[in-house]
Amino acid sequence: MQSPDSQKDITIYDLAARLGLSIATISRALNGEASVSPRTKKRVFEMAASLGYRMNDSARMLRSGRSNTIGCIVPQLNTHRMSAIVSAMEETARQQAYCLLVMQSLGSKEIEAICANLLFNKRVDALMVVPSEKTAGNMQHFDPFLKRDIPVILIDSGEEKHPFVNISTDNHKAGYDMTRHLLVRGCRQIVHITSSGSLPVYAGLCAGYRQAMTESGIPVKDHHIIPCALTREDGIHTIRTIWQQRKKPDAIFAASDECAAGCISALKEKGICIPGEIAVAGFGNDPVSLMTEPPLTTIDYPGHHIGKAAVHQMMDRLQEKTSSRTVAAIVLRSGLIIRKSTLIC
Amino acid sequence: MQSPDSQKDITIYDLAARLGLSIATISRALNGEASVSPRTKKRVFEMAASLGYRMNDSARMLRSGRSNTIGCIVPQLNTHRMSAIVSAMEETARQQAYCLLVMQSLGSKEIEAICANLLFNKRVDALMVVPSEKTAGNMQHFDPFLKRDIPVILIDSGEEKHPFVNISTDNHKAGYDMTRHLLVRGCRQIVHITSSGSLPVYAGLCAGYRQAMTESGIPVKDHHIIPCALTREDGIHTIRTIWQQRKKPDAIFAASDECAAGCISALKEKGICIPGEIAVAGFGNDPVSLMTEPPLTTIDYPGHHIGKAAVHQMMDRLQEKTSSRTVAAIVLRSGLIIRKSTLIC
DNA sequence: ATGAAAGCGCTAACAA
DNA sequence: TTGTTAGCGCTTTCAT
Repeated sequence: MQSPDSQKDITIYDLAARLGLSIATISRALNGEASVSPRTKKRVFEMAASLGYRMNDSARMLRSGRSNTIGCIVPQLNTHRMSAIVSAMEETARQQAYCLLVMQSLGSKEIEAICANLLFNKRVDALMVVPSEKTAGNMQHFDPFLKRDIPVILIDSGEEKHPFVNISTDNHKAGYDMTRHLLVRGCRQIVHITSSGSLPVYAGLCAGYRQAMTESGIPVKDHHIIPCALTREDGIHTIRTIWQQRKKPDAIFAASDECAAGCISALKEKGICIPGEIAVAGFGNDPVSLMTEPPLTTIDYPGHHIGKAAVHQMMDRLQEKTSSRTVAAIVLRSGLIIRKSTLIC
Repeated sequence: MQSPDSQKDITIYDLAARLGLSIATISRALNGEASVSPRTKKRVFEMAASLGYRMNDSARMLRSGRSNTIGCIVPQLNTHRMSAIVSAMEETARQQAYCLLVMQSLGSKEIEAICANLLFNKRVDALMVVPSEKTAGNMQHFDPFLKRDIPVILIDSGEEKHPFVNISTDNHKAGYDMTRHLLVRGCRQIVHITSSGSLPVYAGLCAGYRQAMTESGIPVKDHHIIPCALTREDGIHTIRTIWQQRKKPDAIFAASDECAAGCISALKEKGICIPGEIAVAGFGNDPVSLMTEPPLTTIDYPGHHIGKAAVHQMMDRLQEKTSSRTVAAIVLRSGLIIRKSTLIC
């Protein structure tokens, strides 16, 4: 079972025996408790180092009930937005000696529930979730966390009724601002490509779009709001479909940069001038938004700040800081990034 | 300390008491052991469900010595290549009921060592590492894993001397093939933009480039190999620098798509025709490679397969499958993706 | 400032 | 097929 040269772990018992102390003192010294004399502490640390002692976290966890581990569930990891969030979470967590258990729900409510179960059993100290498309409103799989008073922090979940902390961006304002930006530049036939799912991010953008249009006295046409999966291919396909119709739009506002980039490709293929004949805007400030020709106007999604804020909020909760328990939501600002694709002269 | 409605956890003792069985039987039933009668199993599972029993993983971990957790250290999470690898790892791991503890070394050897320590103490069953630029050859911080016979799997670490399993792509061949591709299309002054760091991925590409050039009887000029950080900005800057010199290259082979995309931007800014006047190729098959104009020829980095292979190899090792212990390296193929940016007529 | 002792919830011999 | 029992390595009262 074990390879010949693998050795038994050094425990606090070994240290205690070698130093003629009790395991209690060793434990205290190792945890830096003030009640241990400096001399003893020094001896303990030196012996620990020389024997190569390693704390057994599972034992501590079992005893203390805390794991110094945060669970994290996202739909998928390999997108710009998600990896920005998770990257920031990990970095922030590590600085506080916390680890991040990352899982992907792959957009499935069932998998999300399985992940939540697994992470609950692993006794994570907190859970951060970017809900999948399918989760909407359905949060029972987090009940065990609630019951045990384990902080659950939701990212970009529009719901206010549930008892979790919600961290999100002001997507409504972003959608509104972007639409205003296009309107101010003279666009009137503004097509909004949104998600066919029900994620609050997209709902917010869309609501902002609607409000800006309505405020400007321009009726929102149903066929100007196009739901899809927001991929590059969807962008290409959408443009091709639209261009088969009589009336062409003078602006496209897509809820993802990839999709907007696809639009740009398809438009250029048709020889249509951007932004001369049509303005194009995206969402997310994805690296691709810098690569399009012309560069893409977009909305800066502050994924890094979101991840950081989530972990900070969680730490506050775990340390029961001032009224952290009363925080219901944190909303981060996401500004416009104006580039050439909408700079109509 | 606890909120009023938080309850004590249900343990196997509770189940045992309610059912008039011993904790051993409960444990066996819960673990699906064959020695427990179907009737008893059913009763146990029903009672567990009705009381909301949750296995305490830390207790099991402490007792069994296994954590069903894999540690993973990457330089950073928010790049296309890394998130592809980690995403695949997580998905593959979850299917085997394993969790992934993800940490970022941020390219620092010190942080990498800290992460390794933390993960060791957390008693991960295996460790997967994409070494940072600075780690090269210096692997002592993984010694504790070796000593305890915990599988360590390195990704894209060119080193063969250490005792870990190494999973990588055939970068030498990829670099060779790409250079051949350019040569066959008539290019002679081929500039290779590589990493200023010492990562084997880039060393492999560069070596392949050198070999192809030499084989074709074209001496490799030192100033044709340009080291940088491979960002978009580096690409732009490199082109601007090169274009101040007398002799212009007829091809650019950059070791990252972002960098190649930067090159394309800078070249178009100068009114240079791609691929007419100069061919451009990248590496990684990053989403941006589809967004450039013209689309970028690149090398497909099979991040997904790497992550999957890493976990599979690890599972084999943990289950001591056939000769899994004798595997020293797994090399995956990474083919060329030819697009318009090098299609010289 | 230090020690003794009681578990945390589970697994795995060994018994029956 | 089920039960008894002894820990896994640590934290944490309660004594001293």
